[in-house]
Amino acid sequence: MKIISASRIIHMVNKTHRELPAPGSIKAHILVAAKAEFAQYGFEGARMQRVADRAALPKPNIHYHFKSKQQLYLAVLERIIESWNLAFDQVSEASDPAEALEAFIRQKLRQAQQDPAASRLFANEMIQGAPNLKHYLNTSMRAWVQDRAKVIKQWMQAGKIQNVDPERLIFLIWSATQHYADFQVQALSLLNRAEFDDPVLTETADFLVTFILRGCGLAPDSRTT
Amino acid sequence: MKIISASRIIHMVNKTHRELPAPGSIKAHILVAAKAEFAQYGFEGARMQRVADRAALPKPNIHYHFKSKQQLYLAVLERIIESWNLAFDQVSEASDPAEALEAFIRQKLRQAQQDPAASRLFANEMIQGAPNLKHYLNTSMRAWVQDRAKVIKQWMQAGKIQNVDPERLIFLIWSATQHYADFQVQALSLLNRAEFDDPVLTETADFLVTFILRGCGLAPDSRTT
DNA sequence: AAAAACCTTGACCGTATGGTCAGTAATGTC
DNA sequence: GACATTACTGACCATACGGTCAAGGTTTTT
Repeated sequence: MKIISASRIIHMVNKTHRELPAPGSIKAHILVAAKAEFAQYGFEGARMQRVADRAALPKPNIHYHFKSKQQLYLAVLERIIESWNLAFDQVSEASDPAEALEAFIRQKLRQAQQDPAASRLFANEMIQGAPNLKHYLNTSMRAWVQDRAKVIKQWMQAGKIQNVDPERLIFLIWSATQHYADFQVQALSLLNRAEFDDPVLTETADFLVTFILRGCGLAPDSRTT
Repeated sequence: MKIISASRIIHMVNKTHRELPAPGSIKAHILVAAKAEFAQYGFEGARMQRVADRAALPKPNIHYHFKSKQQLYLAVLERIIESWNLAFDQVSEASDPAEALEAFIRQKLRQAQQDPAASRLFANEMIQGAPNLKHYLNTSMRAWVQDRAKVIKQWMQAGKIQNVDPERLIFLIWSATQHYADFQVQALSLLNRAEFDDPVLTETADFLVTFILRGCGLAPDSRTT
């Protein structure tokens, strides 16, 4: 894997005629590089020099925009959580369980495919015991899960789906989808595929939707009627 | 979390009367410390000094038994794979699908509870793209999975279980169980529990068994008859 | 066009890192 | 008990690390 990938935009910057890099775009550019580095090596294993190389910038440049490794890491983390929060869908008791669950699974899997680095960085943070996300876990994340859990419980009471522990169901969907990002090499080896492309995504999503819906007592047939 | 945990055995060693630490037991002791360190920080993030502290030994001692960080890491990895291979159960077409799957799920979950460090170290290795396990993934692991997949396919042909992609089913079981080790903080926060103790293990195992068996078209009721 | 603000950079700093080494102690073997 | 072997350790080394700085550009504001 090539780490140093010359960023044309950035290199042209030096040639007096800047491609007007919208305010903050260099910061965004650094954050992308940092996300990849932190995702692969974790906080302690990440190297500021490698972040700089990935961004095709001199190292002090990174420190100009983010005063420390820690602050850079937190900025990356915050950005990920933010983007995940945006994707939090609205589900209510009135929603069709099968449709809602299917949408949730497909969305999570697409996230795993499109930004595996984000998923891996989060995984690293969890593995270390969430030193920087304890608060998030115990507030926003918990609240969100409890909200969905409440809806799932209502579905159960209405007899729309089988009795299942809602929190564990959500956790299972997370694990089953995120694993395709975090353990991508393993998945690809096991499925004998070269990359996590759209066909693999579709097949995987179809499998997961069918399997999990059936686990919830929602036979796929009953959905087409 | 305390990193330095004085090992009584090791400290007594200096007091002329060695507790005859069976040949290789110091190596084993170091490997345990190293496993925890590598699991938490990954290879690049791990520090030899911290391994030494965890083992309550001077750093050069570690280098005496393992000539480099890389070699120590490989020794730990090898040990984990070995222990996982030992746990590879025997399943045949004649086995009862429900029983076999249940045993598999419970065993994997117990592993996650009893040695989360092993699971996390493996996760770190996967996240980095398995630089040291590519070969293992493409040989033993793949062979093992294909073996089980074959049995599952036979079950399907015999109408014993629903049609499901066997490889993806195995991957899902791995993800659903391993996640309780790797994302333990998240799971505990979400379930509002303090630790991953036996009650949590049992509840989780019961949930997973029921859910996954139902996903395979094996209603839990049909098993008691 | 001058001033202010912002951005970029090569050279550098103190410290932490993986690893070494010479010397010492304990143990095994005859 | 002598001697080789194995095990341990304080002090040390070269390098890599996160981070700084002064000097010089570039852009924006007035």
